[in-house]
Amino acid sequence: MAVSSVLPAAPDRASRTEVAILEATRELLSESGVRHLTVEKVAARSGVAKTTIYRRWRSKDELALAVLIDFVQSIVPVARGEGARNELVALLKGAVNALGTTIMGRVMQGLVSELATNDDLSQAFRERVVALRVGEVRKIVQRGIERGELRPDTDVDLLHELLFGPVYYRLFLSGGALDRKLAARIVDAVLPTFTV
Amino acid sequence: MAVSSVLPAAPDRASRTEVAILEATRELLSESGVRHLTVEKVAARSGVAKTTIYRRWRSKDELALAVLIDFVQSIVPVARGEGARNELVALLKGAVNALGTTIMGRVMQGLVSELATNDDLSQAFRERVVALRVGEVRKIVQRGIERGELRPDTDVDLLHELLFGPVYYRLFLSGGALDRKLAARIVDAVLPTFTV
DNA sequence: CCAAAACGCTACGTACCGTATCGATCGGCG
DNA sequence: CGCCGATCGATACGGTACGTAGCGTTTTGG
Repeated sequence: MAVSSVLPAAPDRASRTEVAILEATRELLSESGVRHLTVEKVAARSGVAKTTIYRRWRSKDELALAVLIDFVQSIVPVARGEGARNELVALLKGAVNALGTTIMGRVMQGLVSELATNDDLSQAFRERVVALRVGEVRKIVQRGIERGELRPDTDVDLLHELLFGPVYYRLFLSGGALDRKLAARIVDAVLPTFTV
Repeated sequence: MAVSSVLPAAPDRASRTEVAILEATRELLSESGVRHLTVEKVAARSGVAKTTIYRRWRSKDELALAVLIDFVQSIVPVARGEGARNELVALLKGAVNALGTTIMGRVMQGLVSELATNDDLSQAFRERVVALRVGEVRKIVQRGIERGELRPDTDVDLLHELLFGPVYYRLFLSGGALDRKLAARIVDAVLPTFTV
């Protein structure tokens, strides 16, 4: 039988350890943020010795970075839809949903302060999250321009900030809900400026 | 001579103590951010006993928030200008400038994670910072509607999020510069949707 | 089966937290 | 002027978490 190719193979100890540490870190981050994250709690939660964690990551900042990278892997590309408006709504809806209904929102809340003082962390976030989303917006805009929907001089970077900024503003500061209507409302408020 | 009405009167001990603490906190915040702020460093820098600090603020987060609120209150008032567009640009420019050129940006970066998990802190921030700015936007919008510039059904809360969201997005995540042109670019990108 | 690698466990020294205690200092008030 | 309450400085303390070191134990792979 091809079981070993269908089910994940029994992981070796090193892999099990790493998975357990990252999983415990995710849980603790979503519960109380990076501020209250401690290596000793991660050790207790994961059933791993504290020293084992320090053998893999030099500090809890690098551990948080690993969790962030893990999240990025699960970010899905955007489906091609009927019109730039709907495509942008779908893209933004994905972000709103991820931040509002998964622990990614809590993790982001916990990590954001670290991004300010940790250059490695902020660089990784910009390269693997921000750049990714700017790229998606760029693809959508390009198609919108070709279809004659959007203005050829559309500023992709600015549009990206106008779309995602309010989402994170709610998550971090204003405390507003990340509900299903938010994405469409933001897109419909911003897009007319860039429409032909 | 009217010296006592020109120069500040000699403050009593309580006032001197509080000023020294807040000043030392400001200095330390601007040097290394909230992340590396410790009560014991504030005590050493200000020449005040650690216990004296704890008699006034229950934690270093409340201390940092006190400094933040101090800044916000000296920034918010908006001049009445010629047209909603210019008034909004002025308002947003004030925020951009404060976040970009003073320690307020650093303080915000350090506090934002705590805002997610500390209810007292987030409530205080929403009441004393967010609500203040929403109110300013509301005043401007009201005048804009009366002058026939803006649509009567303008969503003030949404407009506020669309304006300030991208600013904080740069500060927290994208790492973009908080330059002088940013405020006008955001306003000009968002406002057409709400213009008659 | 046996070395090498990875891990668990315990024990440090350091830093900072937040609190308690007590003597010293300041400030208003008779 | 002198007193008394309020405030402050100094010190000590228990507690948490950091990051490192030493050593015995388990797992892995040749």
